[in-house]
Amino acid sequence: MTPFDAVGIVYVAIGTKTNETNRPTIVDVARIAGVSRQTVSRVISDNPRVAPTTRRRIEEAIEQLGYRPNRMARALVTQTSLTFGFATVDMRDLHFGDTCAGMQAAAREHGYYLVVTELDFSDDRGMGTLETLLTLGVDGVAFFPSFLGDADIELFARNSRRPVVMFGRTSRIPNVVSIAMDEVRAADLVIDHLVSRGKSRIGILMNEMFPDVIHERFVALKRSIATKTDTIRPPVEADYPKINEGREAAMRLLKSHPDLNAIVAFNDTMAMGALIACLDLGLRIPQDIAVVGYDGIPFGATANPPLTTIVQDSFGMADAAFNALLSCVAEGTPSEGEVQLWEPKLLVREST
Amino acid sequence: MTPFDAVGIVYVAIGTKTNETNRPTIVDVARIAGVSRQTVSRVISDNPRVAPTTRRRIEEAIEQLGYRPNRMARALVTQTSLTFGFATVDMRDLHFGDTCAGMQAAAREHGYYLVVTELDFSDDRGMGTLETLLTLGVDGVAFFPSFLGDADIELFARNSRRPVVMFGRTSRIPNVVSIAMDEVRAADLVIDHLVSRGKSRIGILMNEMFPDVIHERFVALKRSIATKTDTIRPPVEADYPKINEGREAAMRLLKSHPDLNAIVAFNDTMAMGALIACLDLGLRIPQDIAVVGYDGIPFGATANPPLTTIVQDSFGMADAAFNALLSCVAEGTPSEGEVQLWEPKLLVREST
DNA sequence: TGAACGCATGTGAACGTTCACACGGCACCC
DNA sequence: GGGTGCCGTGTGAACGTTCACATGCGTTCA
Repeated sequence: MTPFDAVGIVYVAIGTKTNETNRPTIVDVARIAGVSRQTVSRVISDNPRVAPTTRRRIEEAIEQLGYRPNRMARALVTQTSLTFGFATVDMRDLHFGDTCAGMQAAAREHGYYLVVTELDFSDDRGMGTLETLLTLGVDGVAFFPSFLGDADIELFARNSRRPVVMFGRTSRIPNVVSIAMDEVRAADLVIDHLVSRGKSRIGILMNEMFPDVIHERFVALKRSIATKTDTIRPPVEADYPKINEGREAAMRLLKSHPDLNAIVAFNDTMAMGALIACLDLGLRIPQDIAVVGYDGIPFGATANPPLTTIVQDSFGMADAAFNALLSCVAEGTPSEGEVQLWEPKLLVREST
Repeated sequence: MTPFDAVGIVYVAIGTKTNETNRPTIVDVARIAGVSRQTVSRVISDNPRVAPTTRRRIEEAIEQLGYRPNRMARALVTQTSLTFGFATVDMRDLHFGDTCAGMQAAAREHGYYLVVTELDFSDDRGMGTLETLLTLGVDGVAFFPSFLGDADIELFARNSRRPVVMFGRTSRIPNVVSIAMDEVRAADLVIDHLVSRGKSRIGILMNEMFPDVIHERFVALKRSIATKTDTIRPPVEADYPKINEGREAAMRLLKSHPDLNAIVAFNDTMAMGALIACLDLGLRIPQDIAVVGYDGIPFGATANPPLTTIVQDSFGMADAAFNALLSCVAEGTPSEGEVQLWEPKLLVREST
């Protein structure tokens, strides 16, 4: 029997002024069990200082009413909501989906809840979204910085008075834990691999979601290419890191640089668009042109041909992010900031 | 300048006992502006009954402190949090990702926030998750029923005293709005198309995520196949609707029924696994065997060969779900339940 | 001139919890 | 037999906000 079964019956039987439209409160439970609200509070917070008989009577009342403590009221007084905020850029991107799932799994394990939202860039580059998250009473915030500059983030972390974790950027910002893949290492893995396959005329497909912030992935790639080949070409930018945008950008890139024999894309989704563009142009992959993506999403395996990619452990990084938030809550936020660098892995499939 | 800029300065300048670790409250604002908390409250809720001079003074204090009203405290007294709960099954599934994004977009537009969580089946088939969502003070709940039976859902809707919207099942349940694709129509679209291509020996790939509930998609497909061809085969079940599971299930299906010339999969992800299985077995697609998926995820276009699929407007359905919740809040929940049936579209690509 | 009204603002209570503290009763011990 | 301590339980205040109502003041009008 679920705790709900008896609700209707009880309300009829007691017949007091109990509000029909609201859920039962701790006072309702106290009244039925014939004790004070504090004693009920002790039972639901597992305080041992309650006599066995009383405890049993209260537990019965709780089950009878289907009572569940109101977490908002509790949070108001304890200043702790057991809730973290999580701001993504695009819920439809699998990298964010993995991250979200990783945080969810960790949250569930620790009795936490997640308030998930997409950053609204138009609201002060996303600051507005993060601040609103705070007004919901979250105990900490994890987010993808995207359009936010390091200065924005520093200001937010300082004034939020809550733990802050940032994904995908390696800046060391006071009071912020940042969790990111080692982009320098990843770029080397990609470029070394391409060069070893005789592909040294390399084009880059980026996107414009990160305009005036240091674009670590691009910088790392450019530097690696400069070291290991002799030609650097400006990247082609797409509006969004999506399939069609990747396809169009690849088309532009290949038109303006017909000599390319390799393309590195910002993520797998764009890379898969690039694959289509190459096939459209009648190019053989990988003989005529090699294509590499980033992220390691499962669909890379179903592409034509299957996509070589840099795999990052999004789920694991999300788990780490949650645990970082948790330990910040317990032990305090590191005041000089902390950078967790995660190792990339190169997954070689048929597109290179 | 962001509202945060001056916080440090103000705390120093005023020098009262203002708590260092907490955010400013309405009382802090009132003290600085030299008014009562109620007058501040009037300003932040756009009540016109405030003198222009006073209003300006309060607005300055708000900006100076970087004050934002605490939504939990507000929710506690108004019994309205401007927050909806959303329970998915798997954050990494693109169908859920689209739905999530659709609800997010609508929520943002109306000043609402979303608390997103994955259903924990082990907690009373998911009832526990939904109830906990309620304790966070959400004004309504949208979810994918998955393991929950109709009776569970009816009980939940009745006792939650909040609007409830369910995705993907067409049962008419009291106090519940259900939003689902027309599975009968979809099944007919798929089977008619296959038959018109000369494919009438059809196998089905399902998954076990929905055990003892009416499995509308499967029932509709079976009925359509029975009407339009002469052979029905039992479906092969996979543990999860993922690529590898789809691949393995397709392998089993093809081993046990080598005569098949078409496979219909529960979703695109499984279908893309099936494509790989077919290629592994040296079958030509679509000449030897046709493959159809459901959902219409973008990656279907990058598969080898590109996947024919039933497209459902997940984003639009999510938007509708949000608006249903909103109008239930405003006008009350339909007591006899309401079913919104959405039209499927067949997107024919090269896999059939 | 004073009753009536409108406007700007303030006050106490409430929302559903927990915290800090107080209280009464019983057992123990010198 | 009276102080000491512990155990189980209750009370008032607090968290940050809004609601319902009250207050005080100036203006209008009979």
